[in-house]
Amino acid sequence: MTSHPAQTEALLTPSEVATLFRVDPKTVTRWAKAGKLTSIRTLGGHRRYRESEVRELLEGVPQQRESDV
Amino acid sequence: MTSHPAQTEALLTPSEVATLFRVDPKTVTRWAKAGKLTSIRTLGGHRRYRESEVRELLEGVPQQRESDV
DNA sequence: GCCCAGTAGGGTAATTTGGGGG
DNA sequence: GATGTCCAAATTACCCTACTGG
Repeated sequence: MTSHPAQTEALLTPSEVATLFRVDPKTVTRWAKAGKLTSIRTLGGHRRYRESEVRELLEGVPQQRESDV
Repeated sequence: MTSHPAQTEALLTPSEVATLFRVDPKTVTRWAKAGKLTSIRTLGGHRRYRESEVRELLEGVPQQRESDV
């Protein structure tokens, strides 16, 4: 196995995540503040999000039909 | 914008879908609950709908003549 | 250092949700 | 059976100014 975990985790900007969910970038910020979404901070305070996590939340997640709820 | 390759599946809000079908947003919600329409949820619980699916339902899909009903 | 689109922050409207009853 | 409407609570959208990223 690799002993150099240069974790190249793809990151997304707030506006990119917002576009994927069809919401306002500010809304994504609220999700981060609420702990619903993992956020990474730039040294200047801007947030970045893990693409893998976003993808899972979008569709990968256990797709349960409304009719079963 | 950044140059990140975030592929986007266009989504519509409940009111947008409602406008397209000329119905109340609540009715669109019922269609989702009934499994007649695919819905994606925001982390806050609001629904988003696939534009491609809505377009198909609006125009192209197999129809049966009124006279056969 | 300048540019400027994007983001943070805070505050206020507008939507959406869910249930219930017509 | 399928819609539209009323209500309260929750979520999201839009407004502003200041700062960051590339």
